[in-house]
Amino acid sequence: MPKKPTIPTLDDVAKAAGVSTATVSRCLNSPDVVVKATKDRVLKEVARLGYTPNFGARAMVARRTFTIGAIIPTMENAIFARGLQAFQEQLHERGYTLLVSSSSYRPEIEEEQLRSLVARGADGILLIGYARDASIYDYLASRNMPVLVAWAYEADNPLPSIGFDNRASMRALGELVWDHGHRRIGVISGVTQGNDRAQRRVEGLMDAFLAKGLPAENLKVIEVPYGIKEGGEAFARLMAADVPPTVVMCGNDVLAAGAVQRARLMKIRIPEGVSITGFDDIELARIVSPALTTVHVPHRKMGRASANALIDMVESGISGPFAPLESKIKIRGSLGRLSGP
Amino acid sequence: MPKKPTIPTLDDVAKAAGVSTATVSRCLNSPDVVVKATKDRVLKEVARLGYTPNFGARAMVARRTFTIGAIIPTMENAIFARGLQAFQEQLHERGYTLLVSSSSYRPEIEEEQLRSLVARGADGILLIGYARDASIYDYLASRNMPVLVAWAYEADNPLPSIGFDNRASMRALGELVWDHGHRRIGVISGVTQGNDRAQRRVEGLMDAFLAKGLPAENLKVIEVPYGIKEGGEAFARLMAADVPPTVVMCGNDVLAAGAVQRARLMKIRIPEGVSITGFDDIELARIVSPALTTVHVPHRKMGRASANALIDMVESGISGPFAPLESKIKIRGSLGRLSGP
DNA sequence: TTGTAGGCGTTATCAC
DNA sequence: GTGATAACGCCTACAA
Repeated sequence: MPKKPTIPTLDDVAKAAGVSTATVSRCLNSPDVVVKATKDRVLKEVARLGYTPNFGARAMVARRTFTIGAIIPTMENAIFARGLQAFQEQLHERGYTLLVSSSSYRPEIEEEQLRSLVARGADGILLIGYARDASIYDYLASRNMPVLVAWAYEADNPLPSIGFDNRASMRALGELVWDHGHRRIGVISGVTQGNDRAQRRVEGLMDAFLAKGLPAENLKVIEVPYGIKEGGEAFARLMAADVPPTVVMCGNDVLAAGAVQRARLMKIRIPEGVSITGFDDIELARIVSPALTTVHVPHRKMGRASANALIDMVESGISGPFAPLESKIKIRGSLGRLSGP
Repeated sequence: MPKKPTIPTLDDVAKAAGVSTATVSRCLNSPDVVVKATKDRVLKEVARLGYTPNFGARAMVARRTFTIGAIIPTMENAIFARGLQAFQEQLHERGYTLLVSSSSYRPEIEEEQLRSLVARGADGILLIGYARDASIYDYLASRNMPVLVAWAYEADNPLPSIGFDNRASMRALGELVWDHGHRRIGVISGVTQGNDRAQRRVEGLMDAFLAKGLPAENLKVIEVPYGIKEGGEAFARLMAADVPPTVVMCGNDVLAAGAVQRARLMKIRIPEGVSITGFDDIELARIVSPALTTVHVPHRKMGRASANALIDMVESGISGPFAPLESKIKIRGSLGRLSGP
């Protein structure tokens, strides 16, 4: 008979090789302590039966899983996808496995998945941004789960984090826009509720413009869900004002791409008719025409650095202090200079 | 003292509530069989201690995890991201959890992650495309692991799969291009090695054009890795020929977007100077200018359907027969009609 | 209705 | 070098 349809266990291998389970286990985990002859025999049986150690059983006794969990808002957003791919590659490099789940931006789902990751014995967890209920952090702390916040960095926040300063970055972009002569600003922000990255970006713009003395009524902010279509609609609304803005600054490149697309439909030239800026510098930013002036974020680097930082926390308990990653403004065709007032 | 830094177990809860572990377990798993008074007391302790059942231990005895594994080539590709998000949402809907990992298009990594999923007790597994070593399928079959192939559908392949017919879809697009009068065709394909989707798409074009009697030398195929830049470079190479093609058909929208971008740089107008087509109909397709003529693939629908099919396989062992999903050609500005010969 | 006890598959600590 | 054996945390007959 060919093969039993049952999953082989350590015991099956042991019987087949005529040794004890302990020996089989040793062959797999500390091969040098067992003599070659038996090792060969055992490993042959392992291969023949296609034995794979049961993860749960192993985790239970080892109290270690070499697994890192990550919860992201959605896989559909390129800025998470790229960084996460790098995160996972670096984890793999260092012998860890990644468990990802997405919360669809819903706190209650995030919490559920957090518990699931803990129950699954994750050695450490990566979370996006700071904003969540304090009870979550308490829960995590109570079972000393190493946690790293990524995609954001706030100097005054004690949580270990790898990211960049959303507020300062957006402020810098705001100042650049100001220097280009713009005095009527439209802003399309992502949803800020429960999303500290989006919040900080808007705050950064406030910082920039109000410090320069821009009257509040010259700064109009619209908040919409993430999406091309949503960006386009918000753009249309902003441009429908009696005195439309000369520049529309978007909370991310996807919203900006939507705005650019809509501008084309509305026969508004960029940057002659209106300037548009983005944030993130995903591939989209260079695909739209004209290309987006935006803030470049080192996503892959952030993913890799997060992996290393988190593993260090897990293995040696050392966390930080971390410095913010550098973001960089990319000036491209979508931002124009205003000559006269 | 506030809280012990140890993870609470069933036993801790039992002690705290003054009952046996069996009762605690029952409160959680079959609440109606235990009297209200004790249940309340137990559940209060569960909440107070923040108890979460250990996943590994539970899986070991239940032989069931309500977990579905998925291995995708990369998270950086929007076509997987979107479908996977829908897949995960539908799994969640039906009480399952998703474990994703990405193989970076490397078979040996895919195999490693497959074993990891099996070891973790996944109840079922989703794989992208058919192309992989037969030994993999044997391995999976030997422990009767339900497996569903997605993102592809081949009528003559017995493996359960949810997807669309890449070959037929691309053939249809090829015929449309032919009907637009094009007789010199450039093709930018993704890497076909180990990627049956890419292979089938090229074959579909062969089907279309050779059946029409197009001389083989009028059909030039270049194969490049997935990426905007790669698409652009391939485009430049195709257009550098003595007699450049009148249409460049790309294996996916990302390559096509790269081609469009490069065309702009080269001052070649689309579609007057050259036509370009894509495949997938991701958002990018409508962002580039002119918008891409492409094949629309119902990614979210595919993800949802895959989730349902896989869970059905897990729960009732019934798999299929499945019908291919419909793909649909989207005609947009990037494809032009050739008047004379 | 609740408690007792055995076993799920592994690893680690002992003896031998 | 190798083999018993005791955990690890949970569920579930079976008993009470």
